[in-house]
Amino acid sequence: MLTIPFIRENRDLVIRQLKIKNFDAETIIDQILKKDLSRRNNQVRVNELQSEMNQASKAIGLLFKNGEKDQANQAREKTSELKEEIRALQSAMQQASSELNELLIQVPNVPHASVQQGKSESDNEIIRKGGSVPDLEENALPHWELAARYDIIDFDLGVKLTGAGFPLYKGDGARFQRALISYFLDRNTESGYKEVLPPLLVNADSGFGTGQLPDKEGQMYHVQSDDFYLIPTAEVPVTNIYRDVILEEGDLPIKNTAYTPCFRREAGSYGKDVRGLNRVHQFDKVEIVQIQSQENSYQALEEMVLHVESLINDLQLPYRIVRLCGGDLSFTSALTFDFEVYAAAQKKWLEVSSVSNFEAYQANRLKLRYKKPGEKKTLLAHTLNGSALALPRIVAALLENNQTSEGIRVPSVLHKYMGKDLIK
RNA sequence: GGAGGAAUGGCAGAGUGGUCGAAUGCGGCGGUCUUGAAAACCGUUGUCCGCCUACGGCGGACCGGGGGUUCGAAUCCCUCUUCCUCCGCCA
Repeated sequence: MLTIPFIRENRDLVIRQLKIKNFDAETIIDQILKKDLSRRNNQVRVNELQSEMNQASKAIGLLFKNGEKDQANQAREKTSELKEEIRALQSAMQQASSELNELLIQVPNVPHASVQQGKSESDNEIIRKGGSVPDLEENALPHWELAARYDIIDFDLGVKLTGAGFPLYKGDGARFQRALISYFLDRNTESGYKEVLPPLLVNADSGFGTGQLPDKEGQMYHVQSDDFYLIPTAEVPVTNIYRDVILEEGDLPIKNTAYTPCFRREAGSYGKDVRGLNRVHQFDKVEIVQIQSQENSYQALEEMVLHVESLINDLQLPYRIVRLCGGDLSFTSALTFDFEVYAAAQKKWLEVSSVSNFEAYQANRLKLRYKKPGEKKTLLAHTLNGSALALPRIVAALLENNQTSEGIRVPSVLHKYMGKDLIK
């Protein structure tokens, strides 16, 4: 969430910039400022009374020590009124600050200056294209049919075991998953990311820290008996490693990468682009996460974009990079670049990565801060993450684009992981 | 799952109702000494909120989380969480 001092000092800017996200912030921002002011006034009063009370208590202690019992008891009676007053004010203050918090978490992150106004993904700006679309035969098959032909992904068995959207990978299909995961992890660690393997279930605090809770509660699977959430992305556990942490500036940047399965309920998206691997409830993804200083976060974002681009290039997939418009930008993000690859049989662009800078928005929720050398003041860190990469749609595009009459060509960078160059 | 014990500052570890934000040691930072370094010695060392014409002063909160008792709680009570020991079960 945004910090109160930031809102206080940048009221107009916040309202103006949030219009780009199609969010009318004026009313809520003014409510926040009003509540903040009254909370502060209240606190001044409470602090005064507490100070008075502390002094009185000290005096009473001294009287008892000196054996002046009567005087002490007299003084004690006098404090009861003060005590009542403090109690009342404190509970009012608690109420106010929880109301303030309630309002604050409803305000999305302010978009970066480069983000354009727009309603939906159709307004996203294509900033770069690469690779070349293969010349497929007229009767080229979509990946779900290829999956059946080579018996490498079984959607029906997934339905039997769990339900729709939980594919079962078999044989070379399973091996292919493992190959991609290993390849991505190796490339990421070569680029300075440290590999971590986090828990797949997280608590509510973690869900809140990265912004999935409370607004996107319905997107996650919830284990009610223990109040855990299945992670929708490795971003959640990997970023929450640094919840309530104060780093030294010299520790930055922190770069982590993690492979995890991801679980998404995708409620309400039935019937829309859900064939095959296009949209599933459980999928594998390798994520990269950076913790950066305020000055360097946009440079880091650029670096992450180039890194993801190089992965896609090496898989020889046709791709495009888009800058999300205000309407398509997530609640917590300031700037996001999506990567889409072209699945040539479906003739569709499929999103395979989303690289974002959250600036201090998550860090404020996480209480993730850092200190410059020799300075006492703490600063909120900037958090960034991106998929490098999400597997299902990469697999979909590779199967479709690389189909030949002999079988499916395995990209050369994966040969050593697959132990073969053709799936047949 | 059953029975006990514990949770204090970056770490170790005192403190069981009254100047305790918290002894002491280690670490960190600054300094003296030294050609330099080490040792020794001296000083310093948390976070958050707020107020004040402020590169400083003051007030408040924080001793695992939450709640309670009390004029006053790190210290007492309740509850949750985590860790350790023993028993049971188990990949």
